[in-house]
Amino acid sequence: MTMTTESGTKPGPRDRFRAQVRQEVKTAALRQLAEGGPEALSLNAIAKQVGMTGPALYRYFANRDSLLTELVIDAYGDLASALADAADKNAKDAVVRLTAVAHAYRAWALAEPHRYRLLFRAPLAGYDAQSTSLVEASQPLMAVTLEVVSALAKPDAAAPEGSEAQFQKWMERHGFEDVTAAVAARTTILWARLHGLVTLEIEANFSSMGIDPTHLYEADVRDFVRSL
Amino acid sequence: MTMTTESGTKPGPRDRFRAQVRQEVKTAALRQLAEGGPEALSLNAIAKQVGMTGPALYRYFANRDSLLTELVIDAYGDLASALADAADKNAKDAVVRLTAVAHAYRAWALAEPHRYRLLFRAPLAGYDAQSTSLVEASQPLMAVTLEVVSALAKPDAAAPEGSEAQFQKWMERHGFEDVTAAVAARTTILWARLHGLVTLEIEANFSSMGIDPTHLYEADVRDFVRSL
DNA sequence: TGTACATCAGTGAACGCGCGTTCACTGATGTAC
DNA sequence: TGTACATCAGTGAACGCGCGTTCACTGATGTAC
Repeated sequence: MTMTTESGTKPGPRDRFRAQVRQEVKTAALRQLAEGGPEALSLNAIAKQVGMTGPALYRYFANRDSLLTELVIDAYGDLASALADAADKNAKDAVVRLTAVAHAYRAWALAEPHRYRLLFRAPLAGYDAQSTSLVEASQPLMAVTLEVVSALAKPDAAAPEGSEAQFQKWMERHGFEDVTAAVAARTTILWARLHGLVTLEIEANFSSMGIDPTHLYEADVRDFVRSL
Repeated sequence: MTMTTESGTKPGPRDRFRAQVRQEVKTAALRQLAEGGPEALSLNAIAKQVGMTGPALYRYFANRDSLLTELVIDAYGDLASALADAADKNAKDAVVRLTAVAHAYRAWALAEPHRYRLLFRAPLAGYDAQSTSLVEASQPLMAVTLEVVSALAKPDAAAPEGSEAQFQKWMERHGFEDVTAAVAARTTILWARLHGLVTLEIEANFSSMGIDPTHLYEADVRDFVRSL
C-alpha cells in the first residue's frame, strides 16, 4: 500500500488524481461534520458522498484518525490566514489591527463552527493528544496573534507574578524568543476571552437568551486594549 | 409502565427503592462520562455497572435522553450551590465575594469537567435544544452570579449600546426584573471570560503549553472588577 | 396472623442498525519497450 | 505507433463489535382481605 508520494519522484497524472480525490474526501468529511452532529464523522458515509464504497477510502487515508488529523491541520492553517488577512488589511493603526483580528477570529468561528470545535475541543475519544504535526500546525496562528498584541503592549508590562518563567519557556519552545512573557500572557488572555464568547455563541447559548453578542465582543476587545 | 410516582400517594417502600436505584444509575452514568470519552454514555454499560441488564434501565428512565437531561439538571443545581456556598462564606466584602465565586466556578469545572461539558456544550446529537425544564434548572445559577455582580456595579453603568433592550428582556423572561441591563451585560462578560479560561483548561490546552493558568484567572478577575 | 392477588423489577432473546477495518479480487490506467 | 506488463483504484463480502430499544416472560415483593 503506497500511502504517500515517493519523495524525489515527479508528480505524474496518478498523483494529481490522488490529490484531487483526497481533497474531495476532505470536503465531504467537512460537509458531514457541518451537517451531522459533533462527531458524526463516518467513513462509510463519506465514501458514499464521494461515490465510492467505504474500503476505498483506505487508499487515501491510513484510517479515520489520519483523516481527522489532516482536517485539524487544515483548519489551523485556514484560521491563521484569515487572521493574517485581517491584519494586513488594517496595517496602519495597531488598535484597529487588533480589533480587526479579533473580529476575524469570531467571523471564522461562526462561519465554520464545526472546524472551530475540531481545533479547540478535547481530543475526541482515543485521539493522540498533541502530536508534533499538530504543534507545528498551530505555529502560524500563534504568530499572528502574538504579533498583533506585541505592537500594542507597553514595554514595561509584566506577566502575572509566578508565571513569567512558564510563558518564557512556552515561547522559546515555539521559536518566539523575541516575544516577552508579558506579551505571551496578555495574548493568552485575549485568546481566552475570545474563545469564551465564541464557544458560547457557537453552542447557541446567546441565541437561547435572545442576545446578539456583537456588542459584547466590541466591549470586551475595547476593555482588553484599555488594559494593556 | 409507571414512569413517575403518582402524585398524592405517600411514598411506599417500593418508591424508596426506586429512588435509590435511580440514583445509583445516575452515579454510574457520571462515572462513565468521567472515564470514557466525551459522549461514551452507553445504557448497556451503565446497566452492567449497576449489576443489571440493559433493558432494566427502562424501568427507571424513559430513554437515554431523559437520563441525560436529568444529569444536566443535577449539574446545574450542583454548580449553583457550589457558587452560593462560596458567596456565603465571603459575605463581607463585595470584591472578595465575586473573586471567591469566580474561583469556585473554576474549581467546580476542574473537579467535574465531564459535568461542566454536559452543561455548556451544544445539544449533543439529536437532543432537544432548550426544554423548559432546563431553563428552569439554570435559574439558581443565574441568580448567584447576577447577585454578586450587582453588588459591585456602579448605578450609572450602561449596557453596551444597542443591546440594552435584549438584556432587559432576557432578565424579565427569567423573573429578574430588578436587575438592570448593564448588570446583566457585565455578568455575561464575566461568565464568558471564565468560560473561556475554563474550557481551555479543561480541554488540556494550557497543560500542553506547560502553563498553570491560576495566575491568569486572578489577573482576569482583577481586570473585570476594575472595569466595573 | 395467614392467605390470595396484583404489582412491578429484572431477564434474555431479538430487532435493525451502523461502525472501522481486512481481505482477496477485478478491471482500468499509465508506462516501458 | 503498438503491444505487454506492472501498478493501483475501487468493489463486495466478511469480521466482530456495540448501540438503543421492544417484547413476552418469570419470580419476588408489598398489599388487601
